[in-house]
Amino acid sequence: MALKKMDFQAKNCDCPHGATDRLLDAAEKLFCEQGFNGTSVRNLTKAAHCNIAAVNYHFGGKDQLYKHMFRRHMEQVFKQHQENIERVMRGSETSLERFLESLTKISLEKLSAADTQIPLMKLIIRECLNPQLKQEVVALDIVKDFLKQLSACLQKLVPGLDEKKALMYVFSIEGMLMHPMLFYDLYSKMFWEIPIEELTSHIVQVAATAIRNAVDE
Amino acid sequence: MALKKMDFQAKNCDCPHGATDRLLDAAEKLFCEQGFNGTSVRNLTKAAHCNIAAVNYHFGGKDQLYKHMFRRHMEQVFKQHQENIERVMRGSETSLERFLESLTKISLEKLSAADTQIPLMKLIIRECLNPQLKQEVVALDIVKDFLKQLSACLQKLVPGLDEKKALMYVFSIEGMLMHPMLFYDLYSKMFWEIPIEELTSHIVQVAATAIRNAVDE
DNA sequence: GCAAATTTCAAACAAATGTTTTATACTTTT
DNA sequence: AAAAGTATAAAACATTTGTTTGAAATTTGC
Repeated sequence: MALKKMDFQAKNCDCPHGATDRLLDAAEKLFCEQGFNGTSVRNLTKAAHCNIAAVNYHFGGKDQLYKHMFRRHMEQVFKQHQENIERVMRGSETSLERFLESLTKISLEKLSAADTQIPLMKLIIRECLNPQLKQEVVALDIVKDFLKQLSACLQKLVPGLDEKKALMYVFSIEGMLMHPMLFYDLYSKMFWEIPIEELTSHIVQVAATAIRNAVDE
Repeated sequence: MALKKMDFQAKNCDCPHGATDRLLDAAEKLFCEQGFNGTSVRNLTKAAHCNIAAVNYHFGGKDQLYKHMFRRHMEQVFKQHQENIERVMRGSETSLERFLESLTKISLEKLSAADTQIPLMKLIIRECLNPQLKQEVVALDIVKDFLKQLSACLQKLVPGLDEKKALMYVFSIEGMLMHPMLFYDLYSKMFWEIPIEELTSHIVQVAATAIRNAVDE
């Protein structure tokens, strides 16, 4: 009887270019282009140059591959955010404006390059908006930690900002940042292409003046 | 030979409670709950109490029913927005703050009620984020007109605001409004439930002070 | 009240899907 | 080098899918 890899341990293979990684790469590409239902196991395995049974053998099913793909990507993206935040907060001349600018820049600069991160982010959001979202599909724990950290930074940078207020500003900032990341191309077709730098300074201005103004009064 | 309804005219039936409307109602419910691929024509017709062939007979296919459902809903929602905007702008004591408040209120009050609009909006956004989005699926022309109108209102209310600046503020406001509409339940689970009124005044404050501040200087 | 147009119905169709099976090759361990 | 463990292969399986068919029922127009 042929036992499956999954019967022993999930994804304990650390060979660098095995079928596991090729499948994860193909998953990022195809799931982004065609969604979960639009991507067949046959196309996935063809793109990864392996057999149809490989998905089930290595991951235990199509949905588990989906899950693994998300986590691998999100860990990478939020690690980058983490490092950026720590760098800014460690700096000697740190300020609210500097903080907002670095956060905005690192978020929006992905729009200009032909980046794979934007399509993947769209897919993540699509999953989050799925009413049947299973808790494990998208790694929400990572997002939660990130938002918490943003909130803590705002409180450090702006004395007199309580926890709840800080979180509300984080939500508003996230809204202003996410909106162009999700809809920049749609809006560009509808109206015109706003230069990324202009958009960046705009968002920083809105967030900064609003926060400063609220605390001062 | 049995000719189909679609062979003559698309959806020219104005009988109030025919299979056409029952199917549209069932479509709103099921597509929202389970998405396009997750909803089978069989479940759809069962919920609408009609035969399997009805979808193809009345709409010419599953995807056309999807399209019709979106347009019917979006026309209704944006008509409500339209009327609200006209009411506010016609008033004698109109101001930027009043305008922002009515827009925010009418957007966010849907969060408290067990509204069907929020799930449908989530579905619309999910479609907009679909890289394979066909132009006709979501009625983007309606959205475009709405955004144009918002921009024009801002310019009327705040003299000295040029077209491009106004549109950028519209995008930021839309971002701050859409974010809670899409993620309020997710964030509530992660942290705590922000009272809707608090959220409303917060967004109005952020938008208003930012716009005022930018024009003054 | 009849004929024509329209709508409903059950059954069948054709294609695509995720998964399992069974056998064979490759790698590691002893 | 034999044996156990791991990975890949092609084919088959069992569903499910959207759509079509052709006849029956119903509604409409005169």
